[in-house]
Amino acid sequence: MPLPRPQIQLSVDCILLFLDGHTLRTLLIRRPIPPHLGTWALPGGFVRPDESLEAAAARVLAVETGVRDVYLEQLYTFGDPGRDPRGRVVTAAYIALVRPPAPEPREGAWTPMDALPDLAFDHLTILDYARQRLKYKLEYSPVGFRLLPEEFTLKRVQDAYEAILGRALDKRNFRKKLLSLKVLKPLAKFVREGPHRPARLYRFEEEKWERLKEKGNVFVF
Amino acid sequence: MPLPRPQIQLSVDCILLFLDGHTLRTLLIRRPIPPHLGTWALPGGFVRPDESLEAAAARVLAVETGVRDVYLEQLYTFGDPGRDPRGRVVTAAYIALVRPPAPEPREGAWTPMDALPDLAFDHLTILDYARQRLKYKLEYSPVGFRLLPEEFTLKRVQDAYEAILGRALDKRNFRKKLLSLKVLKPLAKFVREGPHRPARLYRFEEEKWERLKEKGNVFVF
DNA sequence: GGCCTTCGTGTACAATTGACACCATGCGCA
DNA sequence: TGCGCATGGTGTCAATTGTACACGAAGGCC
Repeated sequence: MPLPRPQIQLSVDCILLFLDGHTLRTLLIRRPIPPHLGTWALPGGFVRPDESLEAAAARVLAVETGVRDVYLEQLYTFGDPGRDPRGRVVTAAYIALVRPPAPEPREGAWTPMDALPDLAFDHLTILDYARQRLKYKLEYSPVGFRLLPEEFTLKRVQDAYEAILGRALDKRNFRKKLLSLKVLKPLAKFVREGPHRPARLYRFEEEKWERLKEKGNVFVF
Repeated sequence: MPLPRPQIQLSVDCILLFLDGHTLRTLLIRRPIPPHLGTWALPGGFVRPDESLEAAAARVLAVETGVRDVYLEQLYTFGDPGRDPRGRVVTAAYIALVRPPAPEPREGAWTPMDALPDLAFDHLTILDYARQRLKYKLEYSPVGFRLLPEEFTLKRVQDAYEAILGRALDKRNFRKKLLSLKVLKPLAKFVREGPHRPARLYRFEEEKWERLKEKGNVFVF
């Protein structure tokens, strides 16, 4: 029995996130074609018949923004009829996390998540959903480190957590807990970032995290 | 600019779960058509151009199993090329939770989650993913109650948690914590379920849970 | 009435969370 | 060169939460 003729278009949309100090920013582009020509939108595109969804997301990012080698994670699939005026388009949304320094986008703008403009389609809904997911996920997984450079200070980690959770955390308690997880390797390197004492650099150790995970432990802030 | 011609089929698959004492069971059906004719599989079907994904899942359940009015939640979208030998089929998987008494399925069998047979396509992967999701979700949301009748004893709640988490919980601690959340209303009703003291019935109160959630509290067992 | 089974409850200790303040270090400037 | 300024880095105590653990109560059955 052959497949029926497809009648639904499948696309991917990418929420590309970047942490700029205490500000979480996402890359928006202006729609180059109708509908919503000129409106801000998430980078996205149709899935090709021979590529996986994740590959499609990676391709879209590379083509539309020039960004490569990012962490990708499926967020949710939005498929209400009517979300695209052209016809039935179902979209798989992917979260993509990039480390500083922020790649200069081929086009579009890094837009603060808390000052979003009018967006095409249901992209505002998608962004809200992404923010929620990231917030929850921070509590039991080390996604935060995917937004930091390979080597970072504890302050930067705290900045990341505060930006995503949207609230201030106590410095001493934060460090105590973070270090007690034993997933960070202190380096013999320091950075000067102003007229004050330099801060130690750390590195996140993936395999230590894996071991923790097997024992069922989780982050909780 | 018109839409390109669709080249990808979109389907939904349903993980219908039911709690049978300490056993979590899912409804599997034998594939009535090739490929994998006669092999056990999740109930599923193609999405129609005019229905939402969730509506498609509900329809598939109603038609293939006769089950209606269930809790539905999108699990994940599986879209690797090659997952269906007929061509490119991307499937949105939905978890569906039903309360006892177990509906008698129009076809298929309630199969224990820990004794799954060979399955068509990537349906084993999908079921593993579902089990994981349910386990995590139990920790911060009241999904467990969606597997129980409207009125239930504390023992039944504990059974549900133990079945899903796969480990025994201490009765006194479990009850203490559950009741401290103040989301259960004790009823002036008791059930006799054997030659022993009857147990009190409780009811889950959705709006009390909503209030808790706003304050940021979560279940953790 | 005695036995069996599950119901329902409290305490004590350990671990974790959360509040809170001060000295250290290095830069810049007078 | 020394003083001021800014951030780095650390510990203690109280409150809360988690965890281990045992026994009388209620009702059916024989």
